[in-house]
Amino acid sequence: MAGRVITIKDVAEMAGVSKATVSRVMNNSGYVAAETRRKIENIMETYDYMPSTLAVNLSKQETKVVGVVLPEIENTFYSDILHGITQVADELDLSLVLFDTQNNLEREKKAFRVLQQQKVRGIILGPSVDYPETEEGRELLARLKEYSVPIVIIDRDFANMPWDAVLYENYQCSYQAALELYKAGNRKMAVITGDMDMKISRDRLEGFRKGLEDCGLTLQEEDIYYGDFLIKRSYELSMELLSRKELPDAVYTSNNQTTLGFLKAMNEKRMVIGEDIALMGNDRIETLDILGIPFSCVYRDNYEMGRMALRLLQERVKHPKKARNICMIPYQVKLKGSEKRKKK
Amino acid sequence: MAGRVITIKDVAEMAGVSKATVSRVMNNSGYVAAETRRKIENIMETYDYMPSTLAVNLSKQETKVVGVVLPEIENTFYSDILHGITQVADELDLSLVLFDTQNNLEREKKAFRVLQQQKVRGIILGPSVDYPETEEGRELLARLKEYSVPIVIIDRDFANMPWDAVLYENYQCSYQAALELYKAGNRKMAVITGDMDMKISRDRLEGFRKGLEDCGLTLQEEDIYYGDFLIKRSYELSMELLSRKELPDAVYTSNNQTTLGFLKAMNEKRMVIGEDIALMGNDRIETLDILGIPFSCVYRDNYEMGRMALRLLQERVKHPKKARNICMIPYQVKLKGSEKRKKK
DNA sequence: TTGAAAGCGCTAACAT
DNA sequence: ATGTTAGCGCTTTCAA
Repeated sequence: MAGRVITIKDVAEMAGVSKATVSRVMNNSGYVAAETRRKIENIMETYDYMPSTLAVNLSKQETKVVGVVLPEIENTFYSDILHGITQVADELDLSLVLFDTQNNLEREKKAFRVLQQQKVRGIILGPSVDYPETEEGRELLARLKEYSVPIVIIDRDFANMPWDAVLYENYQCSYQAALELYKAGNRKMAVITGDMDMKISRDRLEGFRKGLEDCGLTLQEEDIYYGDFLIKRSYELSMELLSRKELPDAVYTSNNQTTLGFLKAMNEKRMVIGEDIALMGNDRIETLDILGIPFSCVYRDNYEMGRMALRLLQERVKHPKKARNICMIPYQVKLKGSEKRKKK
Repeated sequence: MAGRVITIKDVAEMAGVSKATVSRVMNNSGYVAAETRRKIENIMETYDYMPSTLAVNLSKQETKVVGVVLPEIENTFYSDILHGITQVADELDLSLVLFDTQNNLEREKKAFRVLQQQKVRGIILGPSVDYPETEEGRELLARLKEYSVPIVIIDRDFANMPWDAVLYENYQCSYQAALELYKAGNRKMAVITGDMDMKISRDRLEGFRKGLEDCGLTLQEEDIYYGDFLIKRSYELSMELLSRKELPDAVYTSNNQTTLGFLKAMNEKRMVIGEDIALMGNDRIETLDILGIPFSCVYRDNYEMGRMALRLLQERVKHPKKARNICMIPYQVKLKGSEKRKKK
């Protein structure tokens, strides 16, 4: 590390060989006499020689870099995914270039531009929006499709999504959520949804609705609170919901943020989960488990989602022509206090 | 994006000029006739030309990349910091290469090696260990000191730390924590510490001890539970603590993980914060606020820590010779339910 | 105002 | 088994 940086040329000169030979020992390519190899390796060792990634990249016209584009890393859902990605990246000796788009399409575009210029191996993308929903989104989608770099989509599926992906059975798990609430004795249910501009939100709502129907119930329009996956909006809606004369037996929240928004309202109303009302959420919230709060949920292993995403990408890089891979992460159910409320 | 990738050479030929001229219009360097410029810009636009970052980097012998090396991004403390970093990176048009070392020195070394080969602008580092504490750590520290790339340390200060840094007044805030607990009527205090191999842990313990002393109290050795900043160990220690015949009035936990470990034990023991025992922690835990759990803490703004770190780095890049910058993030105090317990 | 040419540090095809 | 040479796509003197 000390002193000037040594280049391949320096090593070659010191060893009295050509750059090509040095290159050969570095890459284990072609023939090199055992003795020559040892001499060169010695010199590299002594001077702590490190080949310039910049030069290697340009020369090979490829990098060992994967782009990671996520919509909100401060959300534990995504930071757990990112954690999974970093672990596999370490195993595969890949570097990660990270972009946090904050659900902003412009920033997502910028991320793609930068990554494209860098010749990354591939991109793991948690889309900021449901592309087919807006003109701008469709435009970006069209460009991305032309783009030859492998892409793996995380979590946010959308209509006619063309890439490999790691997804979650939103419809089925919501269906299951409805069944579980019913089995626990609840009859009147309400939902706080995510952004209806996203397929995953619609899937969750429809799955839940269908679940209720198959239990002989009907989800009333006035029991649907249309949110946006964010805590603030969910809190507002929950305050409304909790102000009704007639409370529902149970509430189904669409992700960790909507759940937290609901809990915030519950706290403000001095109401207690599992007593005044039952709660079933999407996503686990570790802190609630730790506190022993009676909170039921359907969820998946986010860390594993991240790991899987990078594995799929790797797979795609190796076999560009293979059929498309959609990995459905299994959902799990955790039940706690979802029985029909005891107080009236 | 479609079709083949266009290079500077192609643009030059199409415009009937030399590569140098094209380069000039891209970089706004040197003179270019207005008309020539327009023609070239037109062509770039039409063919969606994007200069290859790989080539630019090699040619300029520099990148627009910052390395981010963090010990545990799945911890909200670090993901909030990372969030701050990503925002400033976007503002400054820098790319981030992320490494999650999982508190593993070997992985930290590997991260440095990779970053060094990439000629990054600088590195933001949350050290995995307290370097001066181990032989290996001292070795790495020595190498890093020779290393000419700017480094900014986040959070984990250590003895004779030589770089710019964004830190936190561990001693003072712990001192304050002790005072607040005392003011709230508590007299018998216990502490669950972090890893004593880290200066920040020692500072927190000593600050707390001094705070108590200045209140005329003495922190007994049997009231100190030596943990490691992780939830698991804290939980075990807390179970021990809560099994004592004589409970302390209040407990001071050293970070968000130790706090959670303590809460887990409380839950298991069916004890209630603020009733059976008062709790004062380091770091906020948003979920607890939302739930209205009476949890006091001293904390800082992690997002701002991240922003500040990248700003310091930028500053250093611009002024390599300037005096060292240590930014002390102010701590804040949130009080809730830290009064001496009501039950006996 | 523009072009020619060397160079950034490495790889890889082709010779020897 | 090793060297020569021509790139990779850009920047940057130096000339013109």
